[in-house]
Amino acid sequence: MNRQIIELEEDLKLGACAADYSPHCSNCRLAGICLPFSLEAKEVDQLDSIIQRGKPLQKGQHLYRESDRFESVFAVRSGTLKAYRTTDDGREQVTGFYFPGEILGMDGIANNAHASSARALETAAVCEIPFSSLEKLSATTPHLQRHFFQLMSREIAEDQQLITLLSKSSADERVAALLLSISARNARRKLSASHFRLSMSRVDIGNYLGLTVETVSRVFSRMQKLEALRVENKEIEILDLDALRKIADMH
Amino acid sequence: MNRQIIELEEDLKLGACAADYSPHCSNCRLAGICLPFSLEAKEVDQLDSIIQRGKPLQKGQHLYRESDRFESVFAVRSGTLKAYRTTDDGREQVTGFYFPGEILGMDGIANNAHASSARALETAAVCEIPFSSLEKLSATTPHLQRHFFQLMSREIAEDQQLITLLSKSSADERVAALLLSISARNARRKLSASHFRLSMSRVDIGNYLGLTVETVSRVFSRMQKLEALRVENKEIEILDLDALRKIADMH
DNA sequence: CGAGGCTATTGACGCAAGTCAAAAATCGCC
DNA sequence: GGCGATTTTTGACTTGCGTCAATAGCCTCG
Repeated sequence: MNRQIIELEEDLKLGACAADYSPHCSNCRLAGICLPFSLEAKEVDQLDSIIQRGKPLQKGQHLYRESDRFESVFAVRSGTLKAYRTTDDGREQVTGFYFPGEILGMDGIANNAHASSARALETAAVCEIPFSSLEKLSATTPHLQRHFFQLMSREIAEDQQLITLLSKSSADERVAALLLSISARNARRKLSASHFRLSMSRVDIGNYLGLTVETVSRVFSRMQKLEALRVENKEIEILDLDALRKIADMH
Repeated sequence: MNRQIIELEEDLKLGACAADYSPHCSNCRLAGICLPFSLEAKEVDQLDSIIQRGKPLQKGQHLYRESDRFESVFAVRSGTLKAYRTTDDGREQVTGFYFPGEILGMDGIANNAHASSARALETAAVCEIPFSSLEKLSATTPHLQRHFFQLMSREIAEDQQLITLLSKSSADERVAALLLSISARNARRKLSASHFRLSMSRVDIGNYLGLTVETVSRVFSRMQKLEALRVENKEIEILDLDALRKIADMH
């Protein structure tokens, strides 16, 4: 059962953090894709020294809320978070999902207040990086400054991709694109690219992609009928990657 | 005629740049909203010294193209530019419009290659800011580093707003939101918030908002019938700001 | 100033996705 | 392990926007 694979991953995570609430960047298995990326050992230690590690977030718990005072950005250590904004009329808009090794909270820098809220989709651990320390350290660590500029730039580029997706694509294209994105991000973490568990609900997926739950559900059914996908609850198996890619950028 | 107002603005711009191809930040009327914002006089001079000013772009001319090597970000001095991406199947997606005082090109930092193309919608002048110099200067000028972080963060937050718009809103809401955005940005530059000339075509507007030209045109007609707007070709007059606001965040 | 080519507007029609509704599956909790 | 709440699926119907098509206005260049 693939459930075993999943639980193995959880174990790994827990092994790395539950057992030790103050791990270090230098022995974090995510160092290669997270903030320390491209820093030298000494620099990693300096970065490490400004990072704060709190206790894990429970499912549903908020990491920060819209218009909270902005003080830190966060790196996901385990679990998944979603970022969302609340529109004036009270509806939600999911603006992103964040997986281990990814940084969130950067949209708060502009106004010293978070522009979105972030909540855990499952038990999650994060590293808190106080922004004022990060700024100071960046000024003396060119690699870090550059990397952080790059991270922000990537966030911009990714948002633009989502804009394109929302602006142009059919329901099938949108869902396919999201699945491919999750698959690629799993691969980056050396996890299965074809077999994974969706930590977010269909509602969240629909919300993120600008679709209703019903439509998301229908798309999954359709893709299963095409034998491109196997969906079993939250477990997803990509059966035909090429078919999915074709759907994703089919006009 | 409002045409006079517009031409007066053009004159001002041309007066400031055509006459002198190497103006300085310190006497640029956009300094208050552009990169020099919040820098001290000495710092402004340092920034000034790394900025390159080329000759104006003609309408339709590219500032950079997708996948061009990334070397600089750009500040708009006069005119308007649009940024857009080309999807795999060759279609365009406009990702933003840039007005005087605004910075573009930051999406290229992540991969050392521009993630979008930028072209002038009318004759435009830009300041080129070589990124490597900006990085170096940032490291020694905390104000500048911070401000640039903030600019990137704002870009992220704005993209997220567009995502929400595309994901949730009706055609009328989208168009109203764009008009309000342009109006607000004009106000920031001390220009009329209620009376302006659209430098982009209906096609570009539709593309940006994820709508067809026909729909944009119909929305304009509808808003005119409601007496919220007066549209005469590219000239726009906002007759009823409140009505427009109501449309913009009406569900 | 008039011909040709864009750009914009308007109308008629179809379809993809939304809405409403109800059943089925799953989750969470005692 | 079973009951209620939540999530997901499926179906029938509606609708806003896209598509196609035709006309009108505007811009430019000889």
